[in-house]
Amino acid sequence: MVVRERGRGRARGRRQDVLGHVVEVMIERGFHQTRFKDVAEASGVAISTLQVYFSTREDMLVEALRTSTRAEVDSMRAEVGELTDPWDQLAGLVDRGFATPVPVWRMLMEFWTAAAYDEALRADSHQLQASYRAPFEAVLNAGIESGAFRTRHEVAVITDLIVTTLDGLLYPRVLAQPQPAVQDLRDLLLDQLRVTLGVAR
Amino acid sequence: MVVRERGRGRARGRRQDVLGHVVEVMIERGFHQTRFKDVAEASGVAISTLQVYFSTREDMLVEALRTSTRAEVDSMRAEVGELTDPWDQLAGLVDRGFATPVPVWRMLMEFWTAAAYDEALRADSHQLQASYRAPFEAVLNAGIESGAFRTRHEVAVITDLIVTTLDGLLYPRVLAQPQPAVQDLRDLLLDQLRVTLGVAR
Amino acid sequence: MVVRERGRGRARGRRQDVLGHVVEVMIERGFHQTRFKDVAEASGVAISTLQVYFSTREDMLVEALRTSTRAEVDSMRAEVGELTDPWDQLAGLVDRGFATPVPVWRMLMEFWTAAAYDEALRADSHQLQASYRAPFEAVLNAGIESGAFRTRHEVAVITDLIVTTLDGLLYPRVLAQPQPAVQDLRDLLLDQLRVTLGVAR
Amino acid sequence: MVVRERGRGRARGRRQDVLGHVVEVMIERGFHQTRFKDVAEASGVAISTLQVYFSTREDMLVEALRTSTRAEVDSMRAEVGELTDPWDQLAGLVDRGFATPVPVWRMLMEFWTAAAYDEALRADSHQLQASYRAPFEAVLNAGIESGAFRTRHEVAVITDLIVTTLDGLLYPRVLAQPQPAVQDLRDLLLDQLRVTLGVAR
DNA sequence: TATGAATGAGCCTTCATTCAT
DNA sequence: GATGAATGAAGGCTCATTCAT
Repeated sequence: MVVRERGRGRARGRRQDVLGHVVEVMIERGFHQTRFKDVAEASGVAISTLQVYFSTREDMLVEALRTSTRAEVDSMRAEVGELTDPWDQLAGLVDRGFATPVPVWRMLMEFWTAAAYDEALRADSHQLQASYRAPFEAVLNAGIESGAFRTRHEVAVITDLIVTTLDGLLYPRVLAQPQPAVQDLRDLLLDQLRVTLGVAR
Repeated sequence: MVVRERGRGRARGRRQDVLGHVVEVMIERGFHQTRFKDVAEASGVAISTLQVYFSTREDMLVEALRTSTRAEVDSMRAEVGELTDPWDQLAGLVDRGFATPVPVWRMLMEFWTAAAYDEALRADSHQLQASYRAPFEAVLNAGIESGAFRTRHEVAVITDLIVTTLDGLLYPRVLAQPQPAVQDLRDLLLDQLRVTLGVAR
Repeated sequence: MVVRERGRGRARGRRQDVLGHVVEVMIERGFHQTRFKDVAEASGVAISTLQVYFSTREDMLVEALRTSTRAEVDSMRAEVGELTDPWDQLAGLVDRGFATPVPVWRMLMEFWTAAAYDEALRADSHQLQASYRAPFEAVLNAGIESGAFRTRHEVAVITDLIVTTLDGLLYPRVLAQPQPAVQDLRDLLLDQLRVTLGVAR
Repeated sequence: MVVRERGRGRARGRRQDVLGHVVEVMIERGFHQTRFKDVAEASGVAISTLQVYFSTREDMLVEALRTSTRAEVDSMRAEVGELTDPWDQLAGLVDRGFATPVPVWRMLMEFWTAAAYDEALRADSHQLQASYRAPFEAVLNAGIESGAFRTRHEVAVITDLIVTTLDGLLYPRVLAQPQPAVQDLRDLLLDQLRVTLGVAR
C-alpha cells in the first residue's frame, strides 16, 4: 500500500527517509559539523521542513544516531540466531564484529563522542552496550549449559574481552591505520577463546 | 637558564602554558566546541594574542593535540624500561594501559576523532600508534630471544591483540559504561597471554 | 435562533469566539508579540483556520481591537442614562472611568500604541474618542440647560479635562505605579468640577 | 580634548552616539519593531558592533529607553529652578508638560508599553515617576510654607491631579486626536489649581 | 469548512578574523 | 609582543504564508 503516499501520514515516511540522510551526512562531516543546510541538500528537504520534523538541530542529530545505532545492533542480533552450534555462533558473532564496515564504525564514533558530552546520549550508549553484549552472553551461557564450553572465567568477563577487543577496532579502521591485521587478530582471538572455553581445535 | 625567560623566550614559555590550557578545555568541551574565547578565559590570554601565537583556531587545537599525545606516549615509554624480567615488563605495559586515566582517554578521543576528518592528523595518529606499539614489540621480541616466551604467533599479531584490547577501553571509560570490569578483564587477558606465550603461571 | 448554528452561521460564531481569545492573548503578550500560534493555542483553532477567518495576522489583531474597544465604550454608554440628576450622572461617568479594570486599560494601551503606527487604527481611535466623549458632553449640556450647572468654560474643555485625567490613569494602572491614589484623586477632581460647574457641595 | 578620539576609550563615545540613534529609530518604528538592522543603518555602525556594545537587542533598546527618559526628566527639572515665585514655578512646570513634543511622548509611550511586559523596566518607570513628581511636590510644599498657597488637599493628591492630566495628553498627542484643545485645557487646569491653592487671579 | 504539510523570509547570535594602537 | 575594536560570514530559529486534501 505504498500508493497512499499522499494524505495525512505522508510526512511520516519522509521523516524516516531524512533520518537516513542525516546519518550519511554525519558520517561524512561529523556530528558537530553537520548543519541543517547539509542535511537539506543531501535530502532535498527544505531547512524549515527539517525543523518542523525534528524541532532542533541537536534533536535531529540525536534521533538519527539513536535510531541508526539501534537498527545496527538489532540487525546483528537477528543475523546470528540462525546458527545452532555454540562455537559456530560465537565465532559468527566475532566475525560479524570484525566485518563491521567503516561507515558503521564512523557512525558509532559519532554516537559515542557525542555521548561523551551529552548525558542523555550517554544513557543511550549504556543501553546499546547492553543490547550488544546480550547475544554474546547468551551464546556463552548456552554453550556452558550444553557442556560445549568449559571455563573457570565468568561469562561477563569473557564477553568483556571479546567486546572490548572489537571496540578497539574502531579507530584503527576509521583512521585506516596499518595495524592491526584483522584476519590474524581474529584468528588469535578465536584461538585464545578456544583455550579459555575448553573447545577443541 | 631562567635568563632567556625574557625576550623571545618568555613568549615561548607562555605559549607552552597556553597549550596546556587548550588541552584542558578540549577535554572538557570537545575539539569542535573549543573556541578562542574558552581558551582565552582558561589561560588569561587575550584572544588576539592567541592568534598571534597560533594563527588559526584549528592550528592551535591541532598543535595542542599533537604535543600532548606525543608527551603522553613518551612518558609511558619512559616509565617502563626499568624492569628486567620480560613477563613483568609486558604485564607492566598492560597495567599501564589499564590504568590510563579518563582525561587521557578523552584527549585521545579528541585526537582520533579530529584525525578522522583531518589528513595531517591522521598521519600523526599512525606515527603515534607506531610509537605506542614499539615497547610492546620490543618486550615480546626480547622475551622470545631470551627464551622466556615461546609462541607460534607473530609478535605483531600479539601486539595487535593487546593494543586493540587496550584501545577498546576508551569509550567504556569515557562514557562511564558499567562494562567492562577492568580488573577481571586484565586478569583474563594476562591469563591468555601466558598461554599464548608459553609462560608458566 | 440556534438553528442557524449550522451552515454559515456556525463559522461566524466560532469566529466571534476567536476574537475574544485574540484580545485575551493580546492583553497578556502585547500586540506585536501575539502570534497565530498563541491564538491557536488559546482558542483551540488551527492556525490555518485562523487565516481562513482573518486572512492576515495584522487583520486579525486589528479586528479584535476594533470590536473589543467599540464594545467597551458601548457598554459604558449603556450603563449611564438611568440616573436623572445631572451631577449624579456626571459623577457616575467619572466613577466609571476610575473603575476601569486593568485588563481594559491594557487593551486600550494595545489599541492606541498599535494606532500610533497604523493610519486606519488611528482613524478608529478618533471615532472611539468621540464616542467616549459624547456622554460627558451630553450630561454637561443637559445640566447647563436645566440650570443645574453654571460655568464660564466651554463644555468641550471641561470634557477635555475629565477625559484627559481619566486617560492619564492608563499607565499608572497598567504599570502598577504607586501613584496616583485613585480615590483621593477622584474626590479632588469632583471637588474642582463642583466649583467649575457652580454646584453646591 | 576631543582629539583623543582614537585610542582605548574611543568606543565609549561611539556607543553614546548610537544610543541616540536607537531612540530615534524606536520612535519611528516602535520598540518591538526596532531591529538591529534599523539601528545599524541609522547609525552607520555594523550589526555585530552593536552587539559588542549592547550584547543583546533587548539590552540595547532598554538601555536607550532608560537613558533617554532619565535625561528627559533631568532636563525638565533643571529648566524650572530658575523661577522664584511659587505660582510661576508651578505654572512653568505645567506649561512644560503641555509643551512636551510629540517625539518625547512617543518615546515615553514606547518606554511604558515595554515596561508593561518587563519587570525591570516597570521598576524603572516607578523611579521615573518619582523623579517627575518631585519638582511638583517641592514647589507645592514651598508655596504652602511661604503662605503663597493655602489648601485643604494633600500635596500628593494635587500632584496626582496635575501629573495624571499631563500623562493623559500622551495618546491624544501621539495619535493627533482632535481633542483636547491643549491651550484651553491648560487654562482650565490652572484656573482650578488657583481655586484649590487659594491663589488670586 | 477546516486543517496538516511545506517552505521562504527575516532576525538574532556566535565566532573567527582583520586592523590599529 | 600584546591587546582592544570592529566587522563579515554563517548558522539556528521563528513565523507568516501557500498549497493540497
